[in-house]
Amino acid sequence: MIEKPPRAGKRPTIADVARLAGVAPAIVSRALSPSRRPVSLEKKERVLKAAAELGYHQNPLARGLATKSIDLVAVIINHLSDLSDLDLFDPLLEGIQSLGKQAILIRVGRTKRIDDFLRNSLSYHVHAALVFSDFAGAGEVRALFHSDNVLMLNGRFDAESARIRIDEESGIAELARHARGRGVGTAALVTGRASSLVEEARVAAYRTACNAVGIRLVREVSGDYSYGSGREAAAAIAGALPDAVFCTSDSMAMGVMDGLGRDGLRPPADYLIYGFDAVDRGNFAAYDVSSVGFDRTALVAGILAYLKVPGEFPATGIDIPTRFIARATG
Amino acid sequence: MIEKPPRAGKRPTIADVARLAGVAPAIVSRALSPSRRPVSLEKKERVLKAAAELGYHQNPLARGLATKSIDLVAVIINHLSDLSDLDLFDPLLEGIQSLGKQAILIRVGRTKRIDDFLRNSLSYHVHAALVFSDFAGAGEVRALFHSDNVLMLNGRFDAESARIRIDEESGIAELARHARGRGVGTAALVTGRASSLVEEARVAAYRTACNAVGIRLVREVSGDYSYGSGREAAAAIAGALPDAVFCTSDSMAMGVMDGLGRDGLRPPADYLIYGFDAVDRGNFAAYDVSSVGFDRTALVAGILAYLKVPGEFPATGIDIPTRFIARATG
DNA sequence: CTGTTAGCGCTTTCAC
DNA sequence: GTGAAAGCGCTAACAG
Repeated sequence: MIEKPPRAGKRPTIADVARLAGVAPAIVSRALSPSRRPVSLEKKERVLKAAAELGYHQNPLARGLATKSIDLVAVIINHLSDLSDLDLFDPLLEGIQSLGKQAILIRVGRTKRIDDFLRNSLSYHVHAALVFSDFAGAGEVRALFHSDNVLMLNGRFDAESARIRIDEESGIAELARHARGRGVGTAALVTGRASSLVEEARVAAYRTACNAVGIRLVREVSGDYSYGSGREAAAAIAGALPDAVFCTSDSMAMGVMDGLGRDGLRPPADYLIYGFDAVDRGNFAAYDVSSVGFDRTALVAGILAYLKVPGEFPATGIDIPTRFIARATG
Repeated sequence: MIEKPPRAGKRPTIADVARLAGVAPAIVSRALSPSRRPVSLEKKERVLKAAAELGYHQNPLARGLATKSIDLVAVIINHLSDLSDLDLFDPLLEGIQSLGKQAILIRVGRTKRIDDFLRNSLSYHVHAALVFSDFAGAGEVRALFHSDNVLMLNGRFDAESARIRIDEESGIAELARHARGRGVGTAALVTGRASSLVEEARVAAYRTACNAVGIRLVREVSGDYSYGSGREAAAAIAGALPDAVFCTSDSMAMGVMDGLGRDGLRPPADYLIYGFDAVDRGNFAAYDVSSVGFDRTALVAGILAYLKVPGEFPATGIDIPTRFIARATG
């Protein structure tokens, strides 16, 4: 890296490159632009050579100010634990970076007055926002980000918003059929945060699916997706254990298993248990819980396609199907 | 929110506020600056009122261009799984946001030519970089970020760099003493990525500590921190099981437990096992593995103190001690 | 295709 | 304490 900026201590600017290449600054701008803009091949080469010689690098702040856009993608989550689905978020992050953009992580958690927080910050100017958090609806988010490039992944979309929806019903129906096939007649349902739209729909899907195959939901216990709340749920269920326990997260299913395990009850001998999410078994092989999941690769591909050309995204959004994954517990 | 920008469709600028308040743009800039700058109280109030009326919000790009700085903190990790320590990263992220800054997540993973990647991006202009990844040394990172505000958390610091060091030796020594106290004479060590400086030091600490208390390390098996590699390690160890197994991560310890469990071997009856990290037991209560950990709160506090006033950070860095946490397995 | 000219919105001299 | 003016580095519009 042999770079000697013309002015000591300062990074070379487009003007420096122009001077060295013997062209106008605008030509440099065009020559270096990723999109094809009218520049003669000869000058373009001179510019490229001069830029390399000077070690020129574009100043994204200046470009952003001029173009009113910036290669930043806001990833909006409730809580860092939302990222724990590594099979989804790690490739997503890598994909965002490979698009030449960067991810700015916004954790809305218990932050009050998110609007004030955002409006003075860079996030207000992001290229696009990926909304995993359900803190706000599509309209609010668009206003919050001063951008129409908002991809709703939280179920809270409106007619104008781009969206990817995980079709949980398909997988849940499959799960119910499977359970029924194994002779399940009664079941308990352990649910997550009631305030979430996604959870609401998920619970409704369980009810519908059970109904459809003739499984009686004899008990509903509310948790918060966590392992701990699963253990508590186990205590509530243990007295009158149904044929199966359905949990709206894998973590809760593991908690229930450990909770019931203390009474000597083990699946699949004593009851069947089903989780939801189908987390990678790497760290949880000891549980090996049957679950419902979706194709992470498809979701990441959809998101990246959106980021590449938001305008060409299907107006009706994209649906990613889920499917039942049979493991040891049910 | 009753805001009517003077020019339709455009956000109000500092000039708009100045006009409405009847002062010069420069006055508005000063009045709105967080640092105390000379403005008469009367005008300051007029400006504040006008800004509120217009719903004015500063454009961070323009400010960044003028001041050559930006309220962005780069968090540099190898892989998203580095964030799985939620007790550390969730408060950290929240703290960064509460400082009015935002976190830009840079995953260096297998990205080649990180320098090119960074130099044209906003991250080049961040306020500070928190380096958890060990992809580069302090000097390289400073060059990469065009900033001296680099906080090394990966052990790869130099004389000039700010750093926080997790003192793993203290906890590991305590662990060894504890094991010895429980009659451990021989042990196997299951290690992580050999390429990491932190891991290298960790392994050395185990060797030293065992030596000091008279535990003989009869076997070393290398893994990659993952649960899966723990299971593989179990296979290698099972033939001649020592009194104890030390693992340089909790995940590997769990893998070893499950692996040996298949042969009917269970801690603490058949052997003792110790992990490292002391991850929150929430999702892993079934294992309840003894481990070594540190005070996450102290680390976050240290990092935030750095971000607040990088200049006042202790020149010698900060040390966070670790300690042994006894649980069921050892 | 090319170069000149205006900005983008803010901060910062520097005279007053 | 105040305001005019000069940038920060880049892109877009407009003549050539």
